[in-house]
Amino acid sequence: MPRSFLIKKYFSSKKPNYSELESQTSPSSAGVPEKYPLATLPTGEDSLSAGCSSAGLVWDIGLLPALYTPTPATAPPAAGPLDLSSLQSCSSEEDEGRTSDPPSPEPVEVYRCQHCSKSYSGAAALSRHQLSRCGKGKAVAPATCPAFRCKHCSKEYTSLGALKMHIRSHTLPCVCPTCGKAFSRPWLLRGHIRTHTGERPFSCPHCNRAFADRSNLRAHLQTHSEVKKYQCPTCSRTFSRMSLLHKHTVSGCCPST
DNA sequence: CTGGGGAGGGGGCCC
DNA sequence: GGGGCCCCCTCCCCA
Repeated sequence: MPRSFLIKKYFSSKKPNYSELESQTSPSSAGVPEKYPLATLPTGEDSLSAGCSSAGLVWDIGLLPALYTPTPATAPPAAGPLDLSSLQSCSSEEDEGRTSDPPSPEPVEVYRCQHCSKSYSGAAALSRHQLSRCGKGKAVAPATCPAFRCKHCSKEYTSLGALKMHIRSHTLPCVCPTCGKAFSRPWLLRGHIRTHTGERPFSCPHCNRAFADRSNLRAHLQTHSEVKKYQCPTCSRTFSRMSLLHKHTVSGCCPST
């Protein structure tokens, strides 16, 4: 859905690279996430790549195990991180924040640095402390020492900003005036509203089909590509989506994987 | 069963 | 520091 409504964005300084949507057939430019290293498929299947630059970019299902590594439902309660849950006296998560009001700052009462035990009355103060002083002096790597833990799900973050962003997924402060559905971010709501208005700003240059969400258009564009992005290493079949490839393997084509 | 669309979520970057 | 926006991912449902 619409993570991308603001069409005006097209003209913003931030280059959207929408041309890549079309050239998605050349995923090399498609911004493939690093965690999915492009398969250096020994495409002896050059037939696959015939006339399509994407062949070499077809993803290797051999990566799937890593990609589908189940994440623990609940992060192990690390000893170090400050557990804000014990510090916050908010309302229950059920009804909390279910308003259309802009997200309010987390009602945190006390912030304590896990590294030096200094206490701060404000999150910003703690954040500044950790960024400027504590982390520096003690060579504490933020990545290895998450300091902010979500009170709702025990997820941990190294920055307050990230935690706040995450918490919004629990509080869902953005509510649809039409149906009352709540969302964590304004743009998610805007995209949802499109489902009510039927607005579809993203159209496919190949078939003129329109989508309300750029991500969905991107996925759709894959269907126009002969060689899809995700390839089964066993049967060389390609799929437009990772999920399809996964289904394919799970269903037994490639039992070895 | 497969392919594809709809919808929603998370993290990161930029302003 | 916060908000806006983008990209990528995933789940669900339907043909």
